[in-house]
Parts: sequence; C-alpha cells; structure tokens
Amino acid sequence: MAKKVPLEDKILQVAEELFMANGYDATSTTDIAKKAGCNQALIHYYFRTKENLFQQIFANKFQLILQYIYSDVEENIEFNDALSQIIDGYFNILSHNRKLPFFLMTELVMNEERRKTMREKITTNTQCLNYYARWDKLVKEEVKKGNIRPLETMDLTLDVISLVVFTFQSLPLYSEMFLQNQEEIEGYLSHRKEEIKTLIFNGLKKN
Amino acid sequence: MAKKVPLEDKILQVAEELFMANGYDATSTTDIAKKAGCNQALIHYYFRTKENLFQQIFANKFQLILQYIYSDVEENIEFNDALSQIIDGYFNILSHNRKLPFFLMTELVMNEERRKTMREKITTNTQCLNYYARWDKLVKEEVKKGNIRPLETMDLTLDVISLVVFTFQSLPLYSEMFLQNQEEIEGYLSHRKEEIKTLIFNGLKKN
DNA sequence: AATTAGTTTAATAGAGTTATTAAAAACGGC
DNA sequence: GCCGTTTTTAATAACTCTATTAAACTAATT
Repeated sequence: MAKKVPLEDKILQVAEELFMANGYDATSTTDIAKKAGCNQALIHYYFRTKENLFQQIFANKFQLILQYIYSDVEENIEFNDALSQIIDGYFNILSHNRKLPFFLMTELVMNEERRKTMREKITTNTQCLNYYARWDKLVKEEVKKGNIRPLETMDLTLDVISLVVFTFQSLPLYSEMFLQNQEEIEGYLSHRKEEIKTLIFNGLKKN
Repeated sequence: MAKKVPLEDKILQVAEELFMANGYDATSTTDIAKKAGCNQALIHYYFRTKENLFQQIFANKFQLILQYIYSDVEENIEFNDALSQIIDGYFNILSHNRKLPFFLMTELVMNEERRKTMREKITTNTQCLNYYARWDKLVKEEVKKGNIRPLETMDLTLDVISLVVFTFQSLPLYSEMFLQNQEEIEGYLSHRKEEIKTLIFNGLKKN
C-alpha cells in the first residue's frame, strides 16, 4: 500500500492556485513543479497529463458550486426567505472563492469538451435538479398568488446570477480602480449584496 | 509612398476573429497567417510583434465600447429616456459584437498592462468623462426629486452593466443548452432586454 | 544487509512558439 | 526592359512546453 504522499497533495493545491489565477493555457507543468518544489516529471507521474490534473480540479470546483447554489431552498420555505437565502448563499460561497466565477466561465466558454462534461454533471445530478424544481414551484406559486409580477423562473434566476457573478468577475478590475485595501473591498461586497437584494425584491413587485 | 496593402488589412481582420474567438494565448501567429493565406513572417513584417498586433485590435475594440456606451445621454434628456436608451444602446452594440464582453473581460483580468492602458484611456477620454458626469447629474437629480429610491450612480451603473454584459458573456453556454437556432437566440436576447429593463425600472421605484 | 515497491529526478524527444534574416518576387516609374 | 522600393517567402535560431524513459533514491519488510 502506498503510504501518505505529501507531494501529490501539494501539486494539486499549487495547481489549483495557478490554474485559478492564470487559466489552463497560461499555466505550465513547469510552473506548477517549481511552485510545488518538485521535478516537473513528478506531475506526470501522478497525473499522467496536464489535462487530467486540470480536470480533477475543475470537476471539484464545479461540484462545489452545483451543491451549494440552491441548497438553501428547503421544504416549506417562504418565497421571500428562499430568494434572500439564495442571494446570501451565493455571495457567501463566492466570497470564499472569488476567482471561481471568472475561472469557470473562461474554461467553459473556451472549451467545448468541458461544456459537455458540465451538462452531464447538471442533468444527472438529481439533488441539483430537485432543488431547481422546488425553486421553480416556489416562483410559479408566488406569481399565481399575485405577490410578484409575472415572470419566468429562468429570468429571475438569470437576473440573480448575472448580478452576483458579475460582481465577482469584475472585482479585480473594480478594486484596482476604486478600492484601496481589503477592508474597503469587504465593504464594497456587502454594499453590493444589499443593493442587489433591493433591486431584485423591488424589481419583482407588481406595477 | 506605400500603395494600398490588402494583406495588412486581411491580417488585421483575421487576427481580430481569432483573438476574439480564442484569446491572445491560444492564437498563434502561424494560425493567423494560415487563415489570412500568407507567410507567418509577414505578420512580423507589418506588426513586428504579436503583442503589437493584438494591442491595435484591443485598443480598437475598447474604444468602440467607450464611445458608444453613454453617448445616448444627450443634453436635456429625461432620466427615464436616458436609462432606457443606455440599455438599448448597450444591447445593440453588444448584439453586433457578441464576443466582445467576454474578450475584453478576459484580457483585462488576465493582464495587468492592459488594465493600466485601459485606465489611462478612460481617465483621459474627456468625452467619456463628460457623458458620465451628465449621467451622474441625471441620477442625482432624479433621486433628489424623489422619483426613484436613493442610490449611488455607480450602483445603478453596475446593475445595468452586470445584467447586460453577463447576458452576452454567458450566451455561448446558454444558447448551447437551451436554444436551437439563430431565430431563438434573437428571441432570447430581445426577451432578456425587456426583462432587464423591467427589473431595473421596477427596482428603482421607491418602496 | 538484501529485496522490493514506491517516489523522485535528470535527460531528452518531439512538437510548437515568436522573431529575425536573407533571398526572391512583384510592382511602379523611367 | 531595367532599377529601386516594397512585399512576400523560406529557412532557421532560440525558446518553451508536454510527455516519456531510464536511472537514482527512499523506506519498509524480511
């Protein structure tokens, strides 16, 4: 039996940092090896190909998003609470993985194969589908009750995702231009979260 | 005097397509040459470096956005008309340059140097600054008059940009999953435009 | 201490990259 | 048709990148 392998984990961890920061193309196995403090061949010993190593990391990160996004939509929850918790949850998970939206987006848009894998992951993940079904039901009922203006669940979903994801995607640009330090960045993020909630909740009201 | 050079233009045009489709790193001068139907060395003859060629294209595209975004904010325009026209204008220009948001975002986030150039472009473009100042004034007055809820101009601007830009950034993903043909894509885009307008206008109302 | 399985490295093949250089081709004016 | 300029190409230098291979190292087991 293989004993504990510290370098394999180190490679994974370092590769994650570099791939997330610079993307697949701009990260070489040589870079990873250098930062992990090992020989470049070792990466191929453990993962055989760079693509392999990348896919492990990518799958992990994608799963992370998939699991948490709608998990706040519990049974018998109120529509308003669900919506509020989805936005909170989304913001929360991305606050801890700030480069994730940009990373996922880039690699998905750029690579047909990864899109296919993603599609399968989504369509076969019953938990995720259940969550969305529940969410869909909540929205439809709220429209029927006349509490919000008529709209498709997909539109509301896209509205939320657009506003939240773009906040994090553009954060490196925005913070470099307008924010001085970590504290201001945190302030900006929580300010934006409130604005987004206000916009969405207000925007759902009937005229 | 150098006479008309068709290949130089051809290279620029082909390079634009490839850079926009695949990004800087994933586009080689060999690719460009092949698609332009010329020798690879010719690219260096006209542009000396790949980076040079790229920057010309990038600057062009960036200028395009910068010029058109707020140009609809004319003197003495009503706030509602201005906002509506900004969203229309934004949607319109991106409809004709669908890969632009993703392209600009990627290259700006990935490259410090390009961010610096962009910053200078923005801060020295008096026309652009004037437009934004006018827009800022419109928003502030509308808040003061009590016609909309109190909010920063920057927040409204970010709301609009998030919703519009994300629509186009995610279009390749979304259309591959849910849309069958060009007609459906057009339908989706105009539907989203209306939803975004509704969300923004509703979301600005006072509670 | 010797054996063996697992880990790590040095060396290198092979492909692809940007950029340069010198020669060839094309073209306009005489 | 020749000459000078501009355009275009072939060849290649100098890198960098991924992946493989064989050899060296490490450590646990007998």
